[in-house]
Amino acid sequence: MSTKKLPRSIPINPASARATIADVARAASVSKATVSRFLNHRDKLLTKEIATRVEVAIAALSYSPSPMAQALKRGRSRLIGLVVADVTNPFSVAVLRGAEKACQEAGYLLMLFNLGNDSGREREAIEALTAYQVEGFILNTLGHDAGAAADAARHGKPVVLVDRRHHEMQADFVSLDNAGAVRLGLRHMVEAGYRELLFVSEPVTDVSSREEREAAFRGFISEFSQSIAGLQGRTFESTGDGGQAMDNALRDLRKRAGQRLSGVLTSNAVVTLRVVASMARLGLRLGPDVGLVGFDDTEWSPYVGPGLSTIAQPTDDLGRIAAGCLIERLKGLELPPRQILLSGRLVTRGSSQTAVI
Amino acid sequence: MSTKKLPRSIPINPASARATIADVARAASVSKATVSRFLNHRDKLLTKEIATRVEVAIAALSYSPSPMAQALKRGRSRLIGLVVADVTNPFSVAVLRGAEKACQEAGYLLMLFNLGNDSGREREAIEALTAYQVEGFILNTLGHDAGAAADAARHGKPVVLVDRRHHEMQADFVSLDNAGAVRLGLRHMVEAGYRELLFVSEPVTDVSSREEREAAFRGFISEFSQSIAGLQGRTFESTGDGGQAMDNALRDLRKRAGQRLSGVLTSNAVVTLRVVASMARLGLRLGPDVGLVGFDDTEWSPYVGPGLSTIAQPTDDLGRIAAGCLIERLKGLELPPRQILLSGRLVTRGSSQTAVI
DNA sequence: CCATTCGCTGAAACTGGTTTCAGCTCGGCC
DNA sequence: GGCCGAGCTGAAACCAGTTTCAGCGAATGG
Repeated sequence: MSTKKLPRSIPINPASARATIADVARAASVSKATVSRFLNHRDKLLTKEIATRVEVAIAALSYSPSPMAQALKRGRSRLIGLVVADVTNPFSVAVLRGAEKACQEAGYLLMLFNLGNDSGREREAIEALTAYQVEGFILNTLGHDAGAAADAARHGKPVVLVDRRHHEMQADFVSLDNAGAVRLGLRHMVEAGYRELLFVSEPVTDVSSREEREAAFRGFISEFSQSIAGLQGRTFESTGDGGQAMDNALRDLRKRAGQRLSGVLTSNAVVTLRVVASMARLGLRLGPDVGLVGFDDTEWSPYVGPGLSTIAQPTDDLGRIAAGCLIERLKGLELPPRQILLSGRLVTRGSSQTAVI
Repeated sequence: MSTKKLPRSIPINPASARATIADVARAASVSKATVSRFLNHRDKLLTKEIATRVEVAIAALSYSPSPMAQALKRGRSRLIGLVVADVTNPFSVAVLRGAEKACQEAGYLLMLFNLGNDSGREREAIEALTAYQVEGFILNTLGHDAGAAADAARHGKPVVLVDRRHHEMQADFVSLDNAGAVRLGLRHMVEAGYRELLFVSEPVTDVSSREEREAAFRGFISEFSQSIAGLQGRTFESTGDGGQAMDNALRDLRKRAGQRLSGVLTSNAVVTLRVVASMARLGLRLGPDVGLVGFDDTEWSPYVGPGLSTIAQPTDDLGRIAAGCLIERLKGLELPPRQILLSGRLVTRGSSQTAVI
């Protein structure tokens, strides 16, 4: 008793489900094509009378097209993929915030993928995001696997790199002017009287922003070690183990300094806290005993010890501009890859004052 | 010279584009249906011989199905929508982190929508996310617009509320045990000797976690004001303007306290910093002059002043469990709405010590 | 030995849109 | 009046999958 295949022509779908373009077409007694044209071309090609009929139907059914279906046909999804090295890093979050805002304003939605500092998942992230047809990428990744990012570019999707550059790869790059920022910090420390300096960073390997900051540190020291009496500097990589190594590094620093004042420049907020912790363990005072200037001005910087002197990054702008670059590309802008460097701002507080107030 | 409509039967697509199911079917000399069955049912229904042929073809073309197309047909997208009141709030970020992890492990991707503390956009967020066919929601929203969330539920999508409850709405709810946590903090403050207490919170209206904490505070005070000599308490809402109001509140607190010790309990990290800032302006010492215990144990808590005593929330677990609940529902679990409360942990530091060490 | 059932496969319909192409109507022009 | 082109609309193909349904061969049952 097989029921004959019904033409199934008019599947009036229940009010519960979202209205589809077919529903609208039926309601306006036009074809799907016409409705689609109304939505996409609007002005051209449509009789006023039909246009209003469609408009009314759309309003009546409170119809809005399915981005999924659109993505499928057009290949464009109004989605942007954001890959972040580590969401717990305040810098990443700040960038995220700025990017998210800019994207929303431009009608894009963000798909987030967090690497949790696991570089192995970089390729995974990009593949997952590509599968969802994201139109472009904002990458703030570890950079160990430059190939993964290159993949994305090869798929023809625009890519913007934030904070971490992949040298092999031609893509827009948005970042702090690290060299300038380091000079800003160091000049301040020298003026404040610190002479034996230590640059503390997370492991530098392959993370361009760390490399650049370290290089700028070394550059500054070698440039001025002649002209500024007693100026010396070393670097130290902190891994975040128990803190033993950090403690030793600080002790060494003080020993080397002798009569001179010793100061530390840290490469991000995470390391800053490690230094602060270590100083607390060693019973050293921030400022008089060891000066401290750190990258990233956080909301808590003013209240740690005598206040932490910092180099503030325009994180919100970085995120906004990164998203902006990407969106320009998506709109069809053809340009050789750009580098956009924003400058940091020095915020001086007690941790770089030699005298206790 | 109209070219006859070609059958266009075998559009061999260039290697550049991702392989489609049709490509695989052709390569294995089977139909699309068979490939689809291989992917979705695998074991049932397929000859070993054909199965391996398909398997080989898939491997050869490194094919992976388009989630977009799958979503369109199945109505399921393997996407979860996360709406966050404010990404700058460390609590939100921590939850985000936990949720993201759990989702990834279950093969879901997160679509993020940040409200930026703008309650008006709650409905917008849910609509945008619904349009992308997210399968469910994790909401950590302002709650002003409970209707929006209810919308989602009405669409039949499961919803999990984190930290902020919408009373009207039947949904899983994951949160800190606020009442218990407040008691934990207050008991400690009383034991430490503080008697004139102040609860400082962001505006309480409609945010359930704030309401609950405030209620617990009042409850504790009225419960013990008889038995504990001199115990008194008030509440204060901080809006984050210049800080005048905050300063005055602290001055009043000290005045009311007289000979007794005064202490502050803050409802989250943001307010904690406001209190710390205000104390700095007033030249008060954390601990001896005014005791402080605050919700949210952040990485910087140990280093602000003499160290901040805090009530640590298991943020990572909150996020993980929220995502877990959602995923269970998506797998078809039918259950009345659950409430999952996790308890806080008290971390005592200098800010709740009356004596300077 | 034929009928039924079962297991497996492929053609085609369907998801919700966009786009191509063909057709229809009307106007202008010769 | 007939022809041509322009303007507007609809039918159908298409995106990349899933699912239904029908068909086919083999196996089983009577």
